[in-house]
Amino acid sequence: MAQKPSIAKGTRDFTPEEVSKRNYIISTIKRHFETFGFLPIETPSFENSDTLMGKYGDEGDRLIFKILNSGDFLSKVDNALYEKKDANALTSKISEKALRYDLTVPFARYVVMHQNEIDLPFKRYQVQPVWRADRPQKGRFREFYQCDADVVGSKSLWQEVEFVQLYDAVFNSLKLEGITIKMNNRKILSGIAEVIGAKDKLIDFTVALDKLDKIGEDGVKREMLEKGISEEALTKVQPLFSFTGSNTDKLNSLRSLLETSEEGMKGVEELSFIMEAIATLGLKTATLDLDVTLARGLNYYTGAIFEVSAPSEVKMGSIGGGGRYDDLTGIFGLKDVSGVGISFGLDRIYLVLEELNLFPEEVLESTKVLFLNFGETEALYCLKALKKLREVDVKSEMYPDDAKMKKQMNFANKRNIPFVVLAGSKEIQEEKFTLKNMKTGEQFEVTTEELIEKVS
RNA sequence: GUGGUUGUAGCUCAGCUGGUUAGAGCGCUAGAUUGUGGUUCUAGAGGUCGCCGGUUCGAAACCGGUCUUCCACCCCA
Repeated sequence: MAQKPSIAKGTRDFTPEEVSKRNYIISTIKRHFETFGFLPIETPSFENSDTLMGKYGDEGDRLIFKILNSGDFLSKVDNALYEKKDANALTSKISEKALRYDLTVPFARYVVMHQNEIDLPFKRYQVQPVWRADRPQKGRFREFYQCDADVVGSKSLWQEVEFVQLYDAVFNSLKLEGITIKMNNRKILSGIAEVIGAKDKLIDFTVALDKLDKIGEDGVKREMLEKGISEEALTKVQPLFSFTGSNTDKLNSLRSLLETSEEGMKGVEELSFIMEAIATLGLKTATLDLDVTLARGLNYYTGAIFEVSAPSEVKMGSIGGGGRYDDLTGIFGLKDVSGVGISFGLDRIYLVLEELNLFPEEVLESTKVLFLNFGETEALYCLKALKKLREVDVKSEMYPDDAKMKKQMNFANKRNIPFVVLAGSKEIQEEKFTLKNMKTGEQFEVTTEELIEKVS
């Protein structure tokens, strides 16, 4: 019985046009990754569950797609466990594999497994889909691409400086103006928590602080109180709510706020180093902004935190993010390997470029020359010229059927093909072709050599 | 995972407090036009009203469930 086809929630088909546009973004990003010295790797789309589980917090575990074991997997489950109907307890018994949730944890696994063949510092990039069992919204899918560049094995802050430049270079190439690279440092957040006497509530504190632009000062304070942060602490943290001025001003304010915290001061100095370097080097189109409320990101960030926000006129969450994690490979048994990296959210960048109409017209050009088909002998005559055009890399094709001219012309129009070649008995006799420019309507009689010259 | 929202032709949407054969624009197909597309004119095709069930003499419309879309949380690219 025929069934109405559908695709899973949060997934999409891509049309030829969409694929072309996506490839444009991907190739731009990859090009810059390579000019910055990153090398490509790929990892499997699914991993052993224990590689992924527990690496993203409880929330993350919930969002990981689990893959059912093969075979008669329920027969191995003991009855008592089955009767309890506890999904969490059952999951580990019936599922041993899970879909990749991000590219960073698989990369950490990769580094540990390949440690003997890797020369540190190792700079890798990776462009692959990831999956999350999330509830979809605009710009939020259950299958989407991440484009990551990370460095492991170097604690140098020059890496952070380079990542800021990398973000700037990519978005400049994409002609996306007005983006903001927001930076913060985990040590600063930790220092603030320490200074206000809420060190044990660091996560609650930062999660609440992160919502400042969304729920406002009162909202943040309310949430902090609910999480058990004292009134006294809130008073100390007050300067953060009116944190304005240049990056230098902000750094100075932080210095006085964090005087008593060794860790906090270290964070300030790190950020200060990066900010100064960038101020000297300059950025093409991006703005670098110190944002103390930036806490987004996974629990394992230990130093720099990056987030890129789209131009303010576009309503879109972050289009990129990243940070430094001093000991990510530690969970897989390799200690003291520092990593820092950034990610580009392909699907969201696509939506932003689409909304701002920033895709270049050339992206949509596919076939450049279409030979019209007037019958068997004419077609064979065209195929000879077609062969030569293809030898010089001109994207060209012949209409396969001897259809009405209007239909063939219409086809060229709809496919956005700029040149059409007509060759009937008259042209064949003169050993020529009629070349028509579909934009201007002009047409010329040309030889094969002239044809190649005009369209290539 | 919680609360809400959306679904009618390929696309964008009308369709009144339930009432005959569910409409428009664009697109599509054919013709006007036998070697010239975009403009114009004419005609035509195309719909299980997301799906399942219920209420009713009668449901695209009301109710329940489900799927999907988008939104707010949560979290995040």
